[in-house]
Order: sequence, then structure tokens, then C-alpha cells
Amino acid sequence: MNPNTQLVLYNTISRQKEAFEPINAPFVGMYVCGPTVYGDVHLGNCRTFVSFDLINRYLLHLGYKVRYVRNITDAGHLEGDRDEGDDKFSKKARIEQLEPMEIVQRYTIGFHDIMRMFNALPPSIEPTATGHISEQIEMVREIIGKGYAYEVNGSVYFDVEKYSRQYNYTILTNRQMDDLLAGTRDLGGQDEKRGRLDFALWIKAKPEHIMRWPSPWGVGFPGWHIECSAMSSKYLGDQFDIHGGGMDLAATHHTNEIAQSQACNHTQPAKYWLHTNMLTVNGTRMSKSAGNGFLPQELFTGDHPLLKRGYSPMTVRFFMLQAHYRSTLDFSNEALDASEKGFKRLMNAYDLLGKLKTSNTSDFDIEDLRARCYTAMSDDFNSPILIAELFEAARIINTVYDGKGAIDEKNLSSLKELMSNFILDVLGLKEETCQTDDLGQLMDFIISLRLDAKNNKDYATSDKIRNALSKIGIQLKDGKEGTTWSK
RNA sequence: GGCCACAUGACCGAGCGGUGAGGUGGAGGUCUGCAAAACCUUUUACGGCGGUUCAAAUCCGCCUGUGGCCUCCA
Repeated sequence: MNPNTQLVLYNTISRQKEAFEPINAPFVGMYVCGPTVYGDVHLGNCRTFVSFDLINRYLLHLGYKVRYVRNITDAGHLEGDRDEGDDKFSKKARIEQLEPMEIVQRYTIGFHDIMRMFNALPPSIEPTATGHISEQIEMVREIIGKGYAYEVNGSVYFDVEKYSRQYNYTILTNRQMDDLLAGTRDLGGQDEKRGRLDFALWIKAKPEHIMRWPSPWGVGFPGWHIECSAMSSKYLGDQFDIHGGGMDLAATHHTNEIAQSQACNHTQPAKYWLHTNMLTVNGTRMSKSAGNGFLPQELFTGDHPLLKRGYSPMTVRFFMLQAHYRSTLDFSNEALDASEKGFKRLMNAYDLLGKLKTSNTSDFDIEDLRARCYTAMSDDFNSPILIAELFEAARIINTVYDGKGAIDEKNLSSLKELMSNFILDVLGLKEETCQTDDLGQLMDFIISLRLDAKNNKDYATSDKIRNALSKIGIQLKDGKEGTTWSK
């Protein structure tokens, strides 16, 4: 690693880039809001988790001991406007004739499968909301004890207006309280909330409600935001380094998390708040409600009206990493096509590293390139610039391979380390072609047959072999050193 | 309606006060039996109108357009 680069990251709370200084270096605590597992994760969800995978990987690469906590929301979030209606799990369960926990299990496994395909490292701890009901109840009790929440009819609400007199409720979004109030609808007569901005910490369960737990306020289930506050403080302490999630969570979910933690512990839960931007389709945010989302599986197979064809998981990951995590990224077939070719080019160069011949002199200075890679990543995890630098490395590799440039032992060795560090460890990209030994030997044999034909000037046969292989997705490349192939 | 972002070449995307980021595509060339791949050259853009500055894609103002949040969402 390069100790000379200071990592800076953009903190939503200050709306500027700040030097990253962990509370207890070399330990770093990072909490990321995970998925709600009542349905398949769509590609937009995946983008956030790939972004935080990059952040996690870079922190690890820099030598930090990261405890990465990402929750699974499997309870309690309500649908509808006024905390009415079924919870998502029991509703979905009724549709599919399954137990709520069966739904949770199914989609949790699906989520893990997808994350594995994207080559995302698993978090250190992946707590579930249903597994931490008592912690949530305890936190609600404390908030009531501190005077920032009140019970009505078996439900508990957070008193936002009281809180906002002592703390800056809108610290994350910098909104004015008056504007927030203007944006809310009138409270109906039946509403139990005292203030229109108040939100539920604990909700009384209706008789038909399946997911329910006993509490000091009766049988019910936790509100939307309390799980993250309870679980983050349990595993990372009342104050930790990084809290992350999608930008859509900042205004409501994270704002309320901060309020809960402040009210309970009188501390800001996280030092740095990181928010990833949305994936868009034709300029519009991909979301469940807009119906413009598609599933990773559909993207891989190409089985979707918006898709011309399928793209591999690593192509999609590379596509995501070519944009900065705080920018929106617009999805299109053309953009995926471009990323696919770029990704192959980069990985092809990486493969060539082992075949390079060294010289006594070197036309390239890898040290300088290496420094630029660290500079890019340390500037708020700027993976697009890192990738641009890696393409420069690819050019060097290809030039040397072509015999049009020289590299010495020392620079080649640092080039190998650089490529491996950044492509594999930091960007988390991996080879997708499974070149088994059997296939390799078979290909060697076919290539030797074709070489015989070529030597006999039997180009009809040599082209026939090449065309046939091309049809099954294997490209032959005749070079000075002989013929190579790739899938 | 309120608040907040963003507008970059054929496309995707960095940059955010002063040397053509990069990828894809297009054109030309080198290599090759021909291809492919690779390499070289080329394709020099920053929504509009003002302003600040020796200098602006980059700062400020206005306008236009798009999007996000305000209601579950990564």
C-alpha cells in the first residue's frame, strides 16, 4: 500500500469531502443498510451493495481492520400512508401461501446468491431485525425514558417536534422544519401521532397480523427505523466510523436513525455518512414502484424486454465501477456493450502479464502509475479514474507483449502486483472464463491441427476451424508467438 | 407546490480555475494468407445568456431542461 495518500471521503452530513480518520484506527466500523427481503433484489439495489463492496475492499486493502455490518430487514416495515395495513412479509406470504419466515428465507438466500455472483465480499456481521427484537424494545424504552417518545394505545411514537427543539433534526438533508411540515398531510382524527412528523418506534399488531412480538406496550412489531439504530450500536458501539446506504434513505430513514441515537445516547451514531446514487433507466430511477426495475438474473440471461441480450455478472460489476458511486448511472444496452468490451480488454491484458519477457532497460515507470492509482481511490473512492489508469497499464502490457516496448524485472514485478491488487482485490473483478485443463489441452490440439493446415496453405480448412470455434464463442488470435484463444 | 441535485463529444462516463481522463463506436495505418486481437494516428466536447478573472466545462447570477426527496424503496 501507499502510505502517502490520505483517504478523503464525501460526508453527507457536512456536504464536503473530509479526511478519513477512524475513531479507533486501525479498526473501522461500517454499517450499511441492507435489503428488505420480501422480494428479489433488483439491479438498483445491487449497485449500492457493489459500491459499498468497493469501499470495504479499499479500506481492507489500505490495511484497516473493518467490521462491516449490513442488516437484513425481515420485519416490521409497513406499507401505506398511515402506518396502516399489513406488513410486507405477511402480505407477500398470503399471496404466495407461505409463512412469513419462508419468504424471508427464500429472498435472503436469493440475495446472497446474487451478491456472490457479483463477487461481493460478505459483511462481517449480517444481523436480522427479527433476531434483535429485544434490543429494539430496549432502545425504545430508553427513548421513552429520555422523554423523546410516547405511547398511545400500544404503539410508541418518536416526538420529532420536541427533539427538533434541542437537536438539528434535518442535519443530514439541511431542510427547514417548516418546509418539512408543509410537505406532510393533515393528521386524520384517528391518527395517534401528536405531531405530523412523528414516526413509529413500535406498532401495535392487529389481530390478523402474523409477525408479532410481546413488548411492554403489548403485542406488536418494531417501526421502520429502530432496527438499524439498535443493531448498529450493538455491534459497532454508540459511535462508529461509517454509516452508508442509498441516497433515497437519507431524508427519512437515516434522519430518523440519527434522531433515535441522539435521543437515546446523545451522540451522533456515525462520523461519516456515505450515500450512493441511484441507477436509472432512461433517466428515471429504477424502483419497485416505477416498475422499471429488472432483476440481476434477467440481466445475466437477457430475458427482459429492455434487454437486447445478456451480460455477465462481471461485465455488470465493471459497468457499475466505471461510474462514481455518488453519480447516477444510466443503464442502456449500448453502455453495457461498451463495458463488456472494455472489461475483456482489461482482463486480457492481465492474462498477458505472465507471458511478458523482461529486458535490462525499462521504457515504463510503474511507480508513477501506482501512485496515480492510489490517488484516484483515495479521492472518495474514484473507481472510474482508477480504471482509466488500469487501461494505461493494459496499454503498457500489450506494448511489451507486442515487442514494441521494454520492461525490466523490477517494473514488471511491480506491474504484476499493481494489477493484482487493484483489479482483483480492490475492484473485486475476476476471470469468468473457466479454462479447465481439459479444455486447454483440447484447444492446444485443435490449434496444432489448424497450424498444419495453414502450413499446407490449406486456408479453407484453417478458416473452417476458426469459424466453427467462433460460433461456439471461442476466438482464435494468430500472433507472432503462435495462436492464442479466448472465450 | 417546497427543498435539493445534475446538464460533458455518436454513446457511457471522469474532471470542478490554467497540460486533449478513460472505455465503446467511427475513420486511416502497422501486423496478418485473410481475419481477430494488439499497437499507432485521427474524431478536441462541456445546455443558453450574462458576470468575476490575465485565464472558466470548472466560480457567481438568471433562464431552460432532466432527475431525486417530500409516501415503501438501495
